[in-house]
Amino acid sequence: MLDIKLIRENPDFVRKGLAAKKEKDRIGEILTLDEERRTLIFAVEELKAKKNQASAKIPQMKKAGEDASALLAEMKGVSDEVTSKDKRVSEIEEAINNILAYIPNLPHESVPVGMSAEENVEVRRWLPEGYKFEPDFKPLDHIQLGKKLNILDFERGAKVTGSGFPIYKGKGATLERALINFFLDMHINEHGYEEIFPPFLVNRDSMKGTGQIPKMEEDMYFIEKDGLYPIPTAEVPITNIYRDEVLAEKDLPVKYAGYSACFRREAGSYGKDSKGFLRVHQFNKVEMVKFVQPETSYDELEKLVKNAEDILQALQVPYRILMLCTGDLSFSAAKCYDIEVWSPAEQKWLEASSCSNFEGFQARRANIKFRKEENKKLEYIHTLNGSGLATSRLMVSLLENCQTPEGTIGIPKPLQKYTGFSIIG
RNA sequence: GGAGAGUUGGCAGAGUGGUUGAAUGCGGCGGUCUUGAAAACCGUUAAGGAUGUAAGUCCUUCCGGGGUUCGAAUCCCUGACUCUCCGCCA
Repeated sequence: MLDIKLIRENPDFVRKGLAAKKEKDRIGEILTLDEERRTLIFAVEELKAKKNQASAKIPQMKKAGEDASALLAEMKGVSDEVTSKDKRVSEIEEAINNILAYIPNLPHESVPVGMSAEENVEVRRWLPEGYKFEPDFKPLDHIQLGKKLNILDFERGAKVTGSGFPIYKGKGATLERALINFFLDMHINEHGYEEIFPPFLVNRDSMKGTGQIPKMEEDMYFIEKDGLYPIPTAEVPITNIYRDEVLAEKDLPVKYAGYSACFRREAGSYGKDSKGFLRVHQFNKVEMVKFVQPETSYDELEKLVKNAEDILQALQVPYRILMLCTGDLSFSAAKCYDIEVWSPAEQKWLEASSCSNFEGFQARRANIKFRKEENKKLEYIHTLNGSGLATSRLMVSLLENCQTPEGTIGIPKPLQKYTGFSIIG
C-alpha cells in the first residue's frame, strides 16, 4: 500500500514511479476521491462536535429540572445526518482503498528502468573453479536423471494429485530433506537468523498484508470451507507474525528463516517452462524474512543476497545475480535481485531465489511499526525477504551439475552429513 | 461436534446507558532528594484522522461488523479469537 499522503503531496513523483512499472495511472481518481473525503469529513465532524456538546448538556438540564425535549428533537435530526454522511465517508474510503490495494510499490531510484525481463541487469556471476557451461559429455536433464535413478516420479505425482505435484523417492526424498536442513542450519548457525516453522495455511488478512491479495488472487489456492489460503511462500506467515504490532527499535533487525512447502496455482502459465521441476504447484523453500529500520534496509538487502549466495557457493552451483528492472519488479517490491542457477541440460539460467526490499509497502498494508528510540514516535518498519533457497529449480541444477558421465550423482561434500550418502546410483 | 466463560490503554485490572479516552496498580518517561544508586515523593504517560506555518482546536477508537437511543465500553443481533468441560482424533 502506498502512502496516501505521498500521493496527495507528490502525485507526479508517484505517477512517474508507477509508469516505470507499467502501471496504469489511477492517481487522478484517487485525488478526486480524497478531496471529496476531506470535505465531507470536515462537515461531519462539525456535526459530531455539536452532538457531543448536546450530550453533555442534556443530563445537566435534566438534573436542573429543565425541559430538554426541544434539544432532544433537534439532536435526532443531527444524528440522522451524521449517520448518512458517515456512511458516505466510508463508501469513499472503501473506494480509495480498493484502488490503493491494486497499486504496486514504487521502484527504488537505483532500479534500472526497463519494460521486461530482457532488461534486467546482471550484477555478477559466480562459477566453481574451472567450470564449463558445456560439459565434456552430453548431460542428462533432471527428468531423465530422476527416472533413471528412480528418485523422482512426476507421472505418479500427477496421478495422485495433478501435474506439478512431484513425488520425491528414496535418495531423492532424502536429498530434498537434506537440502532443507542444510539451508536452515546455515542461516541459523552462520547468518544469525532465528528459525520459524510457520503455519502452511493463512487467513485473508495475512494474504492482504504481504500483498498477494487482491491482485494475485488467481494464483492462490483457496480453501473455501474454512476461508484459508495455502501459502505461496513462507514470506506470508512469517511477515504477518508482526501484523498489527509495534516492535522496539532496540530489537531490530529481526531476522527469521523458515521452511515451508509452497503452493502456487500458476494460473495461465501452462505450457511455459512447465516440464519437471521447472514449474510446479508445490515446492519446498526456506525463506529469510527481515524487519529492519528504514535507514538500513538497502544494506540489509545486500546482506540477504549474500546469505543466499553462500549456500550456492558451498554447494558449488554456478549462478548469476540479476537486478530486476522496473518492468519486471513484483507487485510489492521496491528493489529485487533474482538469483539464477545454471542448468547444463537446458542450457539456461533458472530462477532459484528472489530477494526483495519492500520498504514500508507491506508494513503499511500489514500495519507493522516500530518505536523510535530517539523520539519515541511510531514509524512503519521496512520488510525484506528472500529465498534461501527454493529447492525445486536448485535441484535441477544440482542434479545436472553433479552428474558423472556414468549417470550417477555425486553429492556435494557439505551435504553428505545431511544425506548420509555420497553418491546416488 | 456439544455445553459454558471471556476479549477494556505497554501489561494487570475496575467500570452495566449520560462531560469515561476510560478508576487503580505495575511498567515507561521527566523531576525532587542523594556523592551515586535504590527507596520515597511530585509530575507525565495511546493511536489514527480533519484543520492550521505553528501553538492549538475538533473528530474517531474499550476484539470486528450491524442495531436500539438525543446519548453505548455499558443494552440487542452477528462474526472472529481465547479459555474450561465433554466427545472425536495424529
